[in-house]
Amino acid sequence: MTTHTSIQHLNDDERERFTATVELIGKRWSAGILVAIAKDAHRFSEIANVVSGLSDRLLAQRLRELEIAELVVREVIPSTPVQVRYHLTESGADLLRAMEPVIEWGHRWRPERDA
Amino acid sequence: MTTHTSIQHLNDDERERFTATVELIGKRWSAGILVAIAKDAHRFSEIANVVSGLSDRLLAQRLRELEIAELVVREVIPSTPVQVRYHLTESGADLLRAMEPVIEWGHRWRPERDA
DNA sequence: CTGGATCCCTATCGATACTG
DNA sequence: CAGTATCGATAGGGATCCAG
Repeated sequence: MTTHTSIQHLNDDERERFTATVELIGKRWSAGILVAIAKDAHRFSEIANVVSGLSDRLLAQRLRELEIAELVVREVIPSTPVQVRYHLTESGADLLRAMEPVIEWGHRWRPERDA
Repeated sequence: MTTHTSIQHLNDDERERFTATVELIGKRWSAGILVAIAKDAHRFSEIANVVSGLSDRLLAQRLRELEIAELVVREVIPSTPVQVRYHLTESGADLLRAMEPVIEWGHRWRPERDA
């Protein structure tokens, strides 16, 4: 079993899983939704408010995809009315952590402006 | 000027640039193309051969997008016949380096099989 | 509040054929 | 070799309305 960490040495299988991961969270809104949840937006409407431009339909769809990918868990709280909360899974939180160098990359190469 | 590295502390502007980056390389084939170039496939046809399933049309389109994003440079060598070679820019290579933790994430959470 | 169902439009895709 | 042009099919997207 040989696993590689550097891009240059990826074998075909690793490359495919790498691109699959990137393409999953690269889908429109996915990354924004994950970041929103990480920033403590756990309710459906909270996420919708944080990620501007995102429609209810797409939010529901993306949440389902992220749940299937086991990056997010959906928790139903049987209160009245029923509450639904979304959380990052361990792997979801870990993926965001793994993406942090990309943020630094953005600071290095896409400085533009700073709010 | 306050820049943040952790996902939780991203401000709106940083979050948008982060998602824009992720969505760019998350477009279908983009990551695969970048990896192929990193792995020494510099000719158009070489890249097409390495990334299986990718059509000429999409390859040309993605290369243009990646060039516009300054992740890739197109070099035209005036030989006969003309040669065209694609290379990663500094920022492109740096972005791939920044993505390496995502590969490790794949090993941790998407082990499946190893070729 | 949290979505599902529909409608309709546009973007994107893959295949094929063609060119300097 | 390195693309471009065109086309028909499909997927993705926004808006709106509706429901538990």
